[in-house]
Amino acid sequence: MQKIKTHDKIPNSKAFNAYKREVFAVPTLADVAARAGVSIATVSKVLSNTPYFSEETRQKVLAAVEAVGYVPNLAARALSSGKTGIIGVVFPRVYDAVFTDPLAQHILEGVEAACIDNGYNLLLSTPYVNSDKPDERYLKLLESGYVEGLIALDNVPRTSIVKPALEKEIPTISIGYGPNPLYVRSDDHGGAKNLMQYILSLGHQHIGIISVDERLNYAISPRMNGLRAAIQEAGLDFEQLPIGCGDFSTKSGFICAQKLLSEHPELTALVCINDRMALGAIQYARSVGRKVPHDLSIVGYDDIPLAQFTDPPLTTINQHGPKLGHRAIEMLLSLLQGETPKSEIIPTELVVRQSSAFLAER
Amino acid sequence: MQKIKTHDKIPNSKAFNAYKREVFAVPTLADVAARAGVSIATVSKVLSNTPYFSEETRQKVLAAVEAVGYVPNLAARALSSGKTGIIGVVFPRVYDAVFTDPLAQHILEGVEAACIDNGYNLLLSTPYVNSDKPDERYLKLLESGYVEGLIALDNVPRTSIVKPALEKEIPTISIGYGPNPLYVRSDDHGGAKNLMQYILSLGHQHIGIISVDERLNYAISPRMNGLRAAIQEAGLDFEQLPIGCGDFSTKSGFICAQKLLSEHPELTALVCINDRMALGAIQYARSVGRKVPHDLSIVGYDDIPLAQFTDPPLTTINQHGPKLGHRAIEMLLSLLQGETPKSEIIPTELVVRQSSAFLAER
DNA sequence: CTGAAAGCGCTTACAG
DNA sequence: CTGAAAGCGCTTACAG
Repeated sequence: MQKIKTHDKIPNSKAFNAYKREVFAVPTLADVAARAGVSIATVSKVLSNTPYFSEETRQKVLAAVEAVGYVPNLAARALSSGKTGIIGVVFPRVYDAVFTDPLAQHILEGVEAACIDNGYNLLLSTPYVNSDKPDERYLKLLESGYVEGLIALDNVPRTSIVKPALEKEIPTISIGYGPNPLYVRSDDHGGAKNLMQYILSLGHQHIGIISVDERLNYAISPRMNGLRAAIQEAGLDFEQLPIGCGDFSTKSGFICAQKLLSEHPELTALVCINDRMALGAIQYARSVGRKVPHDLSIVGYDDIPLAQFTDPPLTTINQHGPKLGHRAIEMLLSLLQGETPKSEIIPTELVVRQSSAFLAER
Repeated sequence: MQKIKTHDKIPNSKAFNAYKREVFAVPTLADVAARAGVSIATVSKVLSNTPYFSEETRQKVLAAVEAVGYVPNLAARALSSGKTGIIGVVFPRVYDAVFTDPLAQHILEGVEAACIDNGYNLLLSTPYVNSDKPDERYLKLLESGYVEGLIALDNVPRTSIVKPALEKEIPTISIGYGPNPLYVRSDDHGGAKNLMQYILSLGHQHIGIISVDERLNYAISPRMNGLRAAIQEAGLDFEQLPIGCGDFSTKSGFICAQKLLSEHPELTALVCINDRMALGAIQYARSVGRKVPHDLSIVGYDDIPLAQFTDPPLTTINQHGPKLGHRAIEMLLSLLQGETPKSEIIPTELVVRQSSAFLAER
């Protein structure tokens, strides 16, 4: 490895940089200025589109930039302008796996593309939120001045990842329900209501719910309220419905289904607050010979990629994750330009597959 | 939004920074130095652990850092030291979705944690590799000096994402088969061989293969060679096996299975080069009433999260993605310290589930 | 419309 | 062991 030898020979970075500059001739503003026959101040202004320079100068400078292959040194620019061109994307690390969350994936996908398209780079941070205090290293990152704006997935009540950013007045858009007036979120209430209305429309009355402790995630409560709203509008009593309490995992879905169906064999439908628990419920149903959807309708929430491949494919709610990410970055860019973006709630979509069926078909 | 008003009032960044400094009193080296009664040079040395300062000074400085709540300005440090503390992770954007690739997810997961643990931040870049030239913006990023080291998923022959980085002498570890002497890769040959040996051990002789054009991904060729090796060691003729050519997608797996099984109804096993095509194959088999695994064994490669939930659960090869990511970052950190890391091939693991069965059971 | 000069906050030979 | 000073490459009031 030539590269390594180089490192060995030139151990300190200053010399190494000088070496690099020599060998690769990384051009600087001064080089462009010399070539164009103007001052570096002028070059800088042309490049940053500061008004008032002659078209002729502009042409000269641009030609020189091209000729010497100038690329701005981002660190220098950051230091003198206070703008780093870096947008931080913060996904709290909750159940130790972050990117298994399909919503996070979709958001990341949309955000990355938009960042680059707008000349920003994307810094990924996945701070721990298991303790009561925010991750120390995350706080340092915020204070280091590296991050010009932030997009944070903020649905974990225990530790708000957004609060320290707001305190430091870092422009921040939340995705979720955290304490930030600038947010984009999925219409959890509407989605859950829609889901329950659908189940009711199939004729089900004996409905079990598999949920999660509301303290674990801000989205739970609106979803539960959505379910309640649908039930009440149908003239039923929500309090009569048996509710199991899982922890999002497939396994907990299995266990909840077991408990619910043992204690309430009359149930004909199980509404789960997320897809993974719905999968667990399906597994349990199968294990005791209850056919889905023939004997039992089971629906989930999230529309994870898996949902279309399970047996049977899962009826669920799609949150349009990419749209959430897209809108968040849109808002952040607008905020970064001194505008006042409007917070937004993104509608969900009911995706009907084969895990649910008319009661009549029973 | 108070934040926005602030922006409005103080439109230029210099003033805004000054304002921030005043209001939030972001402490600087000078503040620490003043408090500790030493020079900023000394503070800097203590913080960077440059040898030779008295323990007493050290204590004073550390106390002062604590007292004023000093956090280094990363941009300034980067400019003067040439070290940005940023590691770039590059995932080429091939089929327009990057993060749906479970391997990418797992790698990202491992890399992010290790970066932070070692004081680096993680910059995510997903350049397009659809054209023959590398993504312009990606090149700019490399030249901007922002990225101190790189980890690149480099398995797309068409455009090497690593080459420009190597040319610029940016320390880079490849994950995959790209043109970089420093790499970590999965043992595709061994994994594929293992998979085929397993199928042979079940007694299958009439085996169809669903593969992908080798020009699409460097990993295809070693996998095919692995399959071939197993067949030849079993004394069979690889050239006799019917091969379908898909494009990784579930749909193409469906189509290939259709073609293969129509033309070769005697086939009792289908070996697919990736899981998604295996899922498509299973779908097709079901659609024509061939029971998996009773009538037909189908196996995949990758062990995507879905694999354990499909019907039937899929026999496949796990590449230990997190290990790949972990080893890559380990190598990069070592390289960044001037050492010479050793490239490594990570073994795979056969995961036997229910999509494969003894021929005898037929 | 253009340029000289100060300054961003830090690191690092160099001299003590 | 410690500090004064130069320098990293850029931006930006300010003066022309």
